[in-house]
Amino acid sequence: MAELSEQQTGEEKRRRRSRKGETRRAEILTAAMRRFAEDGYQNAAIGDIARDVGLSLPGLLHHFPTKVDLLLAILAQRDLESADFIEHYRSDLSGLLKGMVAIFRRNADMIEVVRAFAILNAESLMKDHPAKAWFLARATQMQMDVAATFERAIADGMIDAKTDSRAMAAELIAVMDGLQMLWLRDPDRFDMVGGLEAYVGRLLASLGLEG
Amino acid sequence: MAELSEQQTGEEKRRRRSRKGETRRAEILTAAMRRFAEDGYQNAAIGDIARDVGLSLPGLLHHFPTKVDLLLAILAQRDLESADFIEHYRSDLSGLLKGMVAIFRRNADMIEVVRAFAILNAESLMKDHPAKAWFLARATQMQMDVAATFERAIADGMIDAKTDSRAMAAELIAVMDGLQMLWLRDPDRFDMVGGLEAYVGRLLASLGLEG
DNA sequence: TTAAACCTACCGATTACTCGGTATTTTTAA
DNA sequence: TTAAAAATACCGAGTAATCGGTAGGTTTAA
Repeated sequence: MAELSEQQTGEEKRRRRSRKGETRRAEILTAAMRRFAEDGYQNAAIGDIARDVGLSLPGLLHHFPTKVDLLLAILAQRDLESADFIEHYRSDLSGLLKGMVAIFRRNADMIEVVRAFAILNAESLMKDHPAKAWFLARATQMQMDVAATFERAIADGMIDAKTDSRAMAAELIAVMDGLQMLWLRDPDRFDMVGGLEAYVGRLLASLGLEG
Repeated sequence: MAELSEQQTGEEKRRRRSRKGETRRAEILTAAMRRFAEDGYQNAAIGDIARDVGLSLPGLLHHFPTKVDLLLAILAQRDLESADFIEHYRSDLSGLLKGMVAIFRRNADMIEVVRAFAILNAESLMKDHPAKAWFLARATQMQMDVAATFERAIADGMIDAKTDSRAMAAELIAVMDGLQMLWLRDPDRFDMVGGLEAYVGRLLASLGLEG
């Protein structure tokens, strides 16, 4: 699907040994997230990121040979992290909806990460942005997963069979993205968790799932 | 509210005469929109915009002395355009909701403009972005306007008095923003107008306004 | 005639990235 | 256990390209 930058292509890359460099790489990734949250990907200077972790620019480039590699490393890490959450909340529809609220609650304490990904998300709409494919794949996958959960609820006779699963999935994702943007714009005054709870509450009620 | 860069500060700027330069400035603004839609504001090069309209870089800078001036001119133009629409659809709640669908229908034919503003919107979350104040003011104003319409519907006895106007306003705006992002990511496969119609339809029904 | 429109030539700052090396660890083998 | 071997971790000093903006002038049009 997406380009692989330096992964193994089939046979084990016997190179890449682990060392204290692993901790350095982790430091770099979190520093990069912070910078991307402030300046976006295109505008952030990897030289600044290097200085943030007490490294020279070539020192950072030793770990991530190009700026794009650094970005892709962040996205790959996100893939790993979200894999847990996704799997955990895919059971039933009302579980998924409540899981989304839980995610929001957690996100409310990680504003920098959330902002970084929100900016990256919009940036990836640009012409030849290196994260374009990743964000498209992520959006598509998300919609399919959520829609599948709606479908399962229909199959189990939990909700009306006339429900448009794909539309409902898209709408849920849209609400989440939109609420997150409003919150990022004005974190102190806007309650995105409450906003999502209200939406989910009315949705559950209208689906007849309120217990 | 927002910073003024070169507007009149009270007395009429007696300078600034109109000429064929006006058409040039209009050309520049649309060219800039196209570039911002492709590369964002920070990453777009005003030299490219200049070439797009057959001008040298200093030629463009004659009309807009700095890159920020160019951005603010676009935002000011947007203010003028949206003023019409806002006023036109502020009557009653169901009129407003249907007006939103109409706006979406129109936006579906202006993908470049929509993308430019979506990217600008996210970019303006960055640290010292020159459009930060404008987008915050716009978001706040929008929420207040929509919430006021809900309030009026309550006062007129059209909808339940327990309705949380501000929350409903935020949710509507969130849905619109979110659907627009999904559409921008995949314009051929995602139907944002249909998505908004579905949401508005269910909202009207649940408010008891369906006629 | 006079201001606006526009150009060529240039500048200083920034940026991602390279080169050629040294220092630091870890692996390996005697 | 230890010391050579090898890979990794880093750095100082560039470099080529890009970009926003300026200086100072000529052309165009009201």
